[in-house]
Parts: sequence; structure tokens; C-alpha cells
Amino acid sequence: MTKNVPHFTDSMVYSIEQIAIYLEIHGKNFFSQITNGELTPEEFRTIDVILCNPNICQRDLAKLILRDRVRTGRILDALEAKGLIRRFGDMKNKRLVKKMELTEKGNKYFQDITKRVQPYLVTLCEKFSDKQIVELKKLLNSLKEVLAEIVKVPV
Amino acid sequence: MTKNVPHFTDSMVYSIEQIAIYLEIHGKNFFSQITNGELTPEEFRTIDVILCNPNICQRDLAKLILRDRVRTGRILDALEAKGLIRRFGDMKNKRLVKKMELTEKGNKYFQDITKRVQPYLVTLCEKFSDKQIVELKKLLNSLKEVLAEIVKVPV
DNA sequence: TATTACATGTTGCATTTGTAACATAAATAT
DNA sequence: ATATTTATGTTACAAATGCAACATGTAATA
Repeated sequence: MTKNVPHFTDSMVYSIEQIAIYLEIHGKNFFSQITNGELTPEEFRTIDVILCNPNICQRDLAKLILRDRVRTGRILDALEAKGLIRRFGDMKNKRLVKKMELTEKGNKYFQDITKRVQPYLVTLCEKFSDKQIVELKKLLNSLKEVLAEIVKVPV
Repeated sequence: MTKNVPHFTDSMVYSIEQIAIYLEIHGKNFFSQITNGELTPEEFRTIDVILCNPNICQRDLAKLILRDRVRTGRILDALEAKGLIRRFGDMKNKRLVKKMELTEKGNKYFQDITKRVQPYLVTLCEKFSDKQIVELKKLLNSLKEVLAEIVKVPV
């Protein structure tokens, strides 16, 4: 009697990966359009994380956006070059670290983009009831927690 | 009265993107370990799609794995070089196209990896009830359909 | 028939990303 | 006190990816 192993493409993981690809393609198109290529989706997310977590160093930021230190540094290089953030040295556990904050320009810019992103986020949810949205968010967050325990991010 | 725009990082989209990053990191580690770097997660997924969709040409495959033709072609180059698939010319709408099929070796290899992937997929679901799993899959598939309509994949 | 558009796959180059190593300095161990 | 480990950020090179263009052949159109 042969064991019936299900196809990977029927798994939840595959669905999420496909959704992520869609989101990536759309994000790239969307941002390149509404910002004239001045801001990438990843840069946008990073700014939001910086805003929600003031006074963190680069490595802490890396842990939050789940990217390694090199990549995180490069994102910040780009944001700094565009004048959207400012970097400054500071101490953390008696160690010199680099922290960052939004500039006036960055803040204004970010507010503007954030507003323009809303309609898209709403569109995605239109097919779902409020209750479904809540349920989906809850399940996704649980899944994220499971993954956070299993997966070690190289930071 | 200021409008209260929610943070992007509180959105469902952000959660999914983070989960996807976790899955990517883990997939890379996992596959590089159990296959000694011989197979990437993307190659594995591609093989599964090929198996589930026999007799398709490269472009049809590209549409299914949501990658452009260049990238799809390169994945197939790699799989062919490893002797896991065979490519052959065929006709589709009076047009010469390239199709592909698993080799004996590829089939055996794939079955083996598939079995080893199962425990991981199970682990991810452990925290959820069967009912929750069903619900989550259903919601994700709906979301995927919404995205499939909105996002045009450049193939 | 000539021309234009579409479908399919590939190539070449620029950009992005990943990996390993380096640099610095503090904490810890010997 | 000296050596080793840990934390943080950067640099340099290799690998992967994206994008535009090409190549070929069919369909559609003028």
C-alpha cells in the first residue's frame, strides 16, 4: 500500500508563496508608478517600521524587517541619499550604534504615499466580510509566530 | 479633524509579506541542507507544477509559477543540467514550443524530497485545529483569486 | 502581398542581492 | 593582562534577478 503524499502545490505554504509573489509584482508596479521610481515597497515598509519603533539601531531594524544587516544598511543608504531619513550615532549598551529618524521631507512624503496605498489595501479586502478579515488576520499572526520560533533570521 | 490612517505594518498585506520572508529564509536553509545545495525551493515548486500540469510549454509554466519567461527558462536550464527534467519541442496552436517532463532520476529525486518536506508542513499547522486550517486555506485561496484579477503578471 | 501585431524563447547587460570577510570596540574568559 | 567571544556596521566580490532587445515564426490586417 503506497502512502499518498499530497502535492506541495496544494499546501497552504504554496498558496502563501504565490500570494507573496503577486504582492511583490503589484507592489513594484504600484510604487514605481505613484512615486516615479523614487521609492520601493521595501523602503516604504522600512519607513513605517522606523516610525513605529523610534530610537532603534540598524540591527534592531534588521530584526524587525527580517533582513540581514547588509541589506538593511543598503536600504538606509538609499533612504538617506534621498533625504528621507537622517542617521546619527548613539549609544546602546555602552556600544556605539547608528540610529535613524525621518526627516521633515521624509515624513511628509511618507504620509502622502500611505494615503495613496489605502485604496489598494481596501480593494484586497472587499471580497471578505469584516468577520473574515479579523479571522484571517488572527490566523496569519499565529502562523507568523510559529514561523518566528522555527526560523532563525541571520541578523 | 485629522483622518486616522492606519499603519501599513498593521495590515494583512504586511503580515503576509513577513510570513513570506520567513518561508523564503527557511526554505533556502532547509533545501540547501537536505539536498546539499542541489535543489532550490523554487526548483522544487516548479517540478511539482510540472507534474501537476503535464504537457505544458514554458510560457504556460511561467504563468503558473508566476515568473517571467526569462526566469522560468533559467529554472528549466538548471533542472535540465541536473538531469531532473528533459525538454523537447512540440506544437501548440501550430507553433513550435518547448515542453518538458521529469526524467526517471528527477521523479525519484522529487518523491524523496517531497516526503522529507512533509514534516515541516505539518509542523506549521500544529498550532491550528483542522477547522482553522480549512478556513485559512479557503481565505487564502480567495485572496489569491482577488490578486490574480488585479495583478497582471508580465509573461 | 506587404505590413503589422502577437507568441515564444533566448541573449546581454545593468541592477540587486547574498556571502564572506573585515573593522572596531566592548564583554567575557583564561 | 591577554586572549577570545560577541555586537555592530561596512566592504568586496560572486551569484541571482530584471529588463530591454533580439530572433523566429504565425496570425491578422491593410
